[in-house]
Amino acid sequence: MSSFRLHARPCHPIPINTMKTIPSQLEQAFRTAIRKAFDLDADPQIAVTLNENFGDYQSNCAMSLVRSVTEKSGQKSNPRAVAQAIVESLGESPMWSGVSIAGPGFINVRLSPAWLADNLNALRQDSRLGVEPAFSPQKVVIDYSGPNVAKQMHVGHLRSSIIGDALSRVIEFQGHEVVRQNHIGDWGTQFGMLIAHLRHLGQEQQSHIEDLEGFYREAKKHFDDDPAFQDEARATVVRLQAGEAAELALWERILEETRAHYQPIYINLSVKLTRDDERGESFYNPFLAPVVADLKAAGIAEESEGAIVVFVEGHENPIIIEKTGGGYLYATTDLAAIRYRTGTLKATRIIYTHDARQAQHFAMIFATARRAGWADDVQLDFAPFGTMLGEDNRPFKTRSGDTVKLKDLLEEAEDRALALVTAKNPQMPEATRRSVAHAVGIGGVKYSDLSKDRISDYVFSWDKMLAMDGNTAPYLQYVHARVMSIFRKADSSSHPEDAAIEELSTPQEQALAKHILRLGEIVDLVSRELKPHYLCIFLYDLATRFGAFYENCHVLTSPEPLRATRLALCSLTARTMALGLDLLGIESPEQM
RNA sequence: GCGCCCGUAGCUCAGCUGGAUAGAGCAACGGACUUCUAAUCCGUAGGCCGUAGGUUCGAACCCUACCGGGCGCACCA
Repeated sequence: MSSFRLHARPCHPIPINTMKTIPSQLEQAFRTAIRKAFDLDADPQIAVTLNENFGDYQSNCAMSLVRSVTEKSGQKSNPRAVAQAIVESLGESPMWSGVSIAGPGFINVRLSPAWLADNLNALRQDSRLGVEPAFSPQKVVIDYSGPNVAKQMHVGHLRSSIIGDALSRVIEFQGHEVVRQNHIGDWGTQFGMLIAHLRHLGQEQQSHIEDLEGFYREAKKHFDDDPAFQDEARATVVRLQAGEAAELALWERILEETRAHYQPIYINLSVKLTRDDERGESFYNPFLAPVVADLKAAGIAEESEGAIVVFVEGHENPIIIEKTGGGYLYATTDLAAIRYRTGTLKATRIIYTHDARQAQHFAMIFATARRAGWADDVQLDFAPFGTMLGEDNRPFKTRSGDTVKLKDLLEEAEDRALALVTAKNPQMPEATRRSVAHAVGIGGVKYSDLSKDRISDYVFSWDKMLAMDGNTAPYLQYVHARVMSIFRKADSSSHPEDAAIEELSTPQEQALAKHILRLGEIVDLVSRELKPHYLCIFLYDLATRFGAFYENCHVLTSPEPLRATRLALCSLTARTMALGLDLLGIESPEQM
């Protein structure tokens, strides 16, 4: 391996003062202390303390270390003695102002206010706000969204699109090279049907997507009712897949119409998918036959009941990769996609953000790809999410029982947000109200999804997601807007960015400071666990800590240098909030 | 039948690697606007962490069984 490359982008220059997360610094210090005390290499088990009265961080290793210490020394030890020895060899550091032992043997560390202030001042210069760039950047493929061609996007695509997009943003920000892949459903028997039907209608020339969807339904009915049409549809698919120009041209038109429908939705949602990220089912068409042939040659695939299948250990039924009589299935496509992503794209990690119902499918696909040697040294992650439910706890549908179209849902979100903004700020110019409503409405929809652990089903509620209280996008955005308002009111001569932090004298300032310094830790956690809700919890916590600060520490009326310190804290809070929200794909308006 | 996921306050949800007294918001009740945005804040009340065993110094978290709910299991994707 040659020297590692820093994937620095112009917008996020590598800071001079790269900061390690607090837990990793403490871990290093404690590990050294444990080695010094007992000549043992052990995990110090650093954690954030639950109760602030104990301290800020704690090491929980003393209890579990007793056994090894007793064994090594031959003398019976106890957790408090172990903790005592660790604390003694730990010594002093500018990082903490106190280390104490409590309960059975918890070692509590209280961070020093001066050290916190120094680190915050370093953060002021750091556009990454303490998020360390990845030391060895990976190439990470993220497979998400995946709408179907010739159909409108509906709520079924929402979770994949926004969770996948948030994960992409977070991992990209860490400095990994992210390759977004939109595996659209653009190939298959339904297109023969649709093309043949459009011909019947003489609709080769003009088709708007909303009509297309109607045509799709008609085509399906036609297909089911008319055996002659079935033959025609099948023949059309064969011609399409063989690359006949006329069929391809019409198929391309259908694709374009569909893009014209979903691209504005991505833009509206701030989902960073473009046409360049599109690698639909059709893309893998040329690779399907080799996938089957190679799996057969490797003795992994076999014939069963007329089809070509792969049996996977621990699963009763096989995956079918070639139908009886020929024809490939989505398992074949997914295998071809893995092969392309590892072989051609050189991914070292592939993340699939899809519905939890696909768990078994992906488990089998992953197992097969590994067996075939197509994913050696590649981390394959399935990041499943649950179903979106209505407030009646049943799958989210319109009143008449239809699937909710994404376009309608997002329009309603903006309408509702506009009503709220207008009620609160009727004097605000309409353009501003609309822009705020967009941020709040779309942000609300996204945040309410992202803020819950993705694995569970989640209940969609307009009132909850647009509420100003609690863990919602509007509340976080409001905190940001309040800070910006302080800056507007502040003297024009004082730029908050220039203000240095002198001393953190109040508990609220210190609590806020400690929290701001945790962003890097949280970003790592989100990337590792693929769970954006950790970032949401962090931001909500940031908001509540800012709330306490705002109530107790008046900024503008404070004397210098306190005023400057508080302005700097405000600035860091706003920047952390805006960056955090941006990593979730949510806007932070200046005012609301 | 086999397999996967979920079960925490009336409701919606957190609980990071197993760590100290299980936390928020809503709803209920009681307070705070001459104030940097009250779209806010403070307080009170609310728990058999589905049940029963087990592992551990320590379990909401790990293991086993059971109960309840959701989902998936051969040629759709």
